[in-house]
Amino acid sequence: MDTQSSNLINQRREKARFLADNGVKLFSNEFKNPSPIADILPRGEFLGAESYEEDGDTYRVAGRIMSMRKFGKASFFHVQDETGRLQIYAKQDLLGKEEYQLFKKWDVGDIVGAHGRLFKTKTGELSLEANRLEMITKSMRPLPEKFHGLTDVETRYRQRYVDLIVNPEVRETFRKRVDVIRLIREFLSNRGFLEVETPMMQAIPGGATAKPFKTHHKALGIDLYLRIAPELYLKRLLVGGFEKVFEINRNFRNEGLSTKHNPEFTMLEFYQAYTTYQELMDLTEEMISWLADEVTGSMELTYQGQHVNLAPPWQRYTLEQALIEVGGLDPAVLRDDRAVMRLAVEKGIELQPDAGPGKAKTELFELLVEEKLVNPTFVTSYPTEVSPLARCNEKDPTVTDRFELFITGREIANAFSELNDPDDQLQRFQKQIAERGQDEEVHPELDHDYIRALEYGMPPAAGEGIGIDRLVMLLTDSPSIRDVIFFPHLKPEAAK
RNA sequence: GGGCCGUUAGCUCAGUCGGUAGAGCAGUUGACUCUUAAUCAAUUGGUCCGGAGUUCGAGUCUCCGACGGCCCA
Repeated sequence: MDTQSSNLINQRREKARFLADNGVKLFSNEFKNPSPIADILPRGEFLGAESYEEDGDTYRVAGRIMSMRKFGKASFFHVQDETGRLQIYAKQDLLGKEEYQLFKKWDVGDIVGAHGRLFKTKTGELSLEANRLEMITKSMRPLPEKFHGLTDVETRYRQRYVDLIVNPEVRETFRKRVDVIRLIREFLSNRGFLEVETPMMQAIPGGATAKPFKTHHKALGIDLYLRIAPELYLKRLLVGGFEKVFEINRNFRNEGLSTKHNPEFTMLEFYQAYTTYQELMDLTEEMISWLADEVTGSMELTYQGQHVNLAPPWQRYTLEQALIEVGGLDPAVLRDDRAVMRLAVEKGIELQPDAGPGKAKTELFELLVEEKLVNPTFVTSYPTEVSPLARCNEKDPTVTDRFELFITGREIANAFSELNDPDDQLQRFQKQIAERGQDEEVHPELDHDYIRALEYGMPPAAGEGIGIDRLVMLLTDSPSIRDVIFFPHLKPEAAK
């Protein structure tokens, strides 16, 4: 594949040696304060073709050579910095014969600096006419081809640095990711939420059901787990008196990889005291529609060919309404626990022996409804059976005060009014452990300290988690989670 | 975990019925002082993902394996 002895690399190393032998610094650290190219480009607006900028200011730019067109005694090349691309015109008249001949050893991929005046070519492209050129960093490896670029997805993920150099839309996607996270911080901070950090390494991994990664702390002599969720720690902070908190950070789940799953992924969780899941629906609607508008310039977008309208208000269904209205289920079946279970089995859903009608309804929802929820839809009233940390509904304790948000058929957010009765919480933990006791991989262990915290009293609160990667996928029209994570996990490259 | 598809030059890709490996771009050499997928001429470059097998002969067929993609669980 790509070995050290590659011909092209050897050729570049020879050229580099030639340059070094002629006094060129290959890895100079002397070029300071280049002008961002994006600041220079607007100066072209007032220039006519084939004319020079009148005041004749000298500009200094630095960046990577992305294309090169050499002639005998003059050349054009494009330099790319973080902000844009500018064409440089290099001619022997201005540089001197010796400099120009050395310049002809430069390659696409080299990082270089140029000083000179701005002018417009006869085809109208703003360019910098170099009266000085400097090698800044010699590149020893060839970049992918200029026309087709780099498309091999495996190489794009494994060598993201190359992907970022040659594919501008990839840079754009990651800029949007940065924007999303910055804007969420801004949105929540403006509403009085405090950004906090809680343990990534936990003795008892809680707050979700997933297989954790295990590690070991030598000095303490204990096993620790990378967190699968920050939830239980954030709620401890509510006990401690912080009334609005959020955390944006990584969670880790030791499960399969797919276009929607990376072993480490970024999650926003936020909690607000004296609030219910109802108010969080309003907040979520406001936050995500605003985010979309800020990041993409519109509340309407296209995701993988599907039109999505994020403008509020959003559809709200209870789980049962969704099953009836979107899934086409007979309301009579939903009123009869045994009929629901029978229907689930008929649809090919495998239910554990101890599973109840709540589990069956949730599974039927995933099967029949989820993928049809393209425009944002809140689904509420999840069965208590599948919601071990949520508060029961006052009128109907078989369901919880909880919602999930779906957009383009995918779960984007999960929220509920928090359970704060320590005895109820203890019972639900115990039930959960009894059910999952056989499965060592999910490591069910009772978090007694969390119960103790609740015994001190946690104010009524609502909390929500939003998967940032999936949200960024939506806002950047990215088909795979790997397109929104700089360095997604892959199996190691085969050894040479 | 299962099914299907892919892996050939630095990159993007061809490769027929099993008959000694191809193109474009990049690179090298030469020409060329307004090009922009520059042009013209010449030219270098291969662990055909790895291993085993069938065969006189394998990039091509068979089996095993690696990695990736898509779909399913």
